[in-house]
Amino acid sequence: MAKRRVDPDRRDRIIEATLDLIAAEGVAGTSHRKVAALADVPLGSMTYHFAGMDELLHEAFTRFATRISDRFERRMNEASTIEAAKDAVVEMIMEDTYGDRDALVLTLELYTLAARQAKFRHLTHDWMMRSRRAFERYFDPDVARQLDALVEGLSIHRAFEPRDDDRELVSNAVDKLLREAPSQRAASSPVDASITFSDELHTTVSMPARRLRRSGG
Amino acid sequence: MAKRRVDPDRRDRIIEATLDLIAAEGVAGTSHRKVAALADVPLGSMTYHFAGMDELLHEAFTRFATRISDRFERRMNEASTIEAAKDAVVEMIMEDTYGDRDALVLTLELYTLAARQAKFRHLTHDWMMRSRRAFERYFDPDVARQLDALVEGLSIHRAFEPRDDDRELVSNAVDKLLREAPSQRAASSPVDASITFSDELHTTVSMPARRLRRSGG
DNA sequence: ATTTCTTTAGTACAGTTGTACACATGGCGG
DNA sequence: CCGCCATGTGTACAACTGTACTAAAGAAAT
Repeated sequence: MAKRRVDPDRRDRIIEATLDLIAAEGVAGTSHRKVAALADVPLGSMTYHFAGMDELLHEAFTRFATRISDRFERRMNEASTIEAAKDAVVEMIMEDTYGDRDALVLTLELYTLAARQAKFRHLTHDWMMRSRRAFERYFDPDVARQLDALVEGLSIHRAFEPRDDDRELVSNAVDKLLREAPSQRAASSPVDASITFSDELHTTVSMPARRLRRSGG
Repeated sequence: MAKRRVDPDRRDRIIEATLDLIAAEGVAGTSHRKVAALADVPLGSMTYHFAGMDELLHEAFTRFATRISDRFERRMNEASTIEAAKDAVVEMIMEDTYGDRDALVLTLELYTLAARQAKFRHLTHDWMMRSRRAFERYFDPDVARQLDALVEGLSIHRAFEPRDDDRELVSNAVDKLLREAPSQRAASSPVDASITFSDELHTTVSMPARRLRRSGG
């Protein structure tokens, strides 16, 4: 393979390789060397483009969460009626939810990381909020929250015990949650517009890590 | 500290220390050496009592899942009416669900491990089944499954966004799932009695690992 | 053309890991 | 009492880790 002297996609390729590796071997089994091998870059590129393992993980998970959220929002927005939205929810639980086994693993890995290290918690939080907002396009905020939880639970449980004949059960559960909105509580806090991932708050875009280290600021 | 020549609780202490360590630093950060230090046993004891890291993890998670399931079952069984059972469900979601942050982390770690390695999957599966059976004591099997998923989802989401003012929302969700049983589907598969953890299928009790290695049988 | 700087590459280092194994120790059956 | 053997211990080893650092190589600017 020819030497590529300038390779603008390097960073991207590294991030993608990282996600693949985490899906395959978990955060635990992910190392600079393995990622480098998978992305076909020398080991040195790792520390050049990313200040450390944590930054790499953070960026990889940001990309993953954004990707899933985008897909989720797109699907919800495609529906034009409440009935269509409801069908979309059932469909997502049934067919994939997290896309595939890789996505489930990545999701669980991210949750675990967030549960342990506060540093990663905002990623999970933003992600949760985005899907809830998507639900709120059609449903009452409280119902959106209930629905979000149901989707989460059913998806995880279905992943460990896949069944293809339980569409009725899933659909029925969604129906019941939608049937009537909670009456005692008013629709609280009519949130302000869209929430974007707070990516820009952290060691921002494509400023190579080494230069930062060298010049000291 | 005096040398203990015979220490019958060693294995137990090691397993407990392993759980503590996983909760604190994750499966990734768990090593023979750290566990040994925490349990106050020499490094050699690790390989003497357990054939390898996987066996240690497996036994630790078996104990954890059993403990959670026991608690869960006990709580459900304490209820004598459906109403009480429903209250118990709400209570569990609200107050702890997984007991504490440690338990949540352990749960997520186990899920992740199971999602990746088939070897650990039966643990998660048995666990899920036990809690579902507990629900089935009071509720229709399908509803039990829906409820189980709701509890899972709400617990996880609440862990990342703790609120104390959402009891009404939680209670309302449970109510809705209970309100009416699914009509089209008959109550399927009236499962046979209790399911116990299949612990005995794997490298059974307290036969020291080294002897197995040595004598080769 | 020569200097300046970003990017790429290779390698070295100190630390940690899982596991094996040789040795010590004491309880117990004979 | 002896000797066997389950149990407990310390250490060594090879493999792997994250990260830093020296060079080189080309791009951009002068």
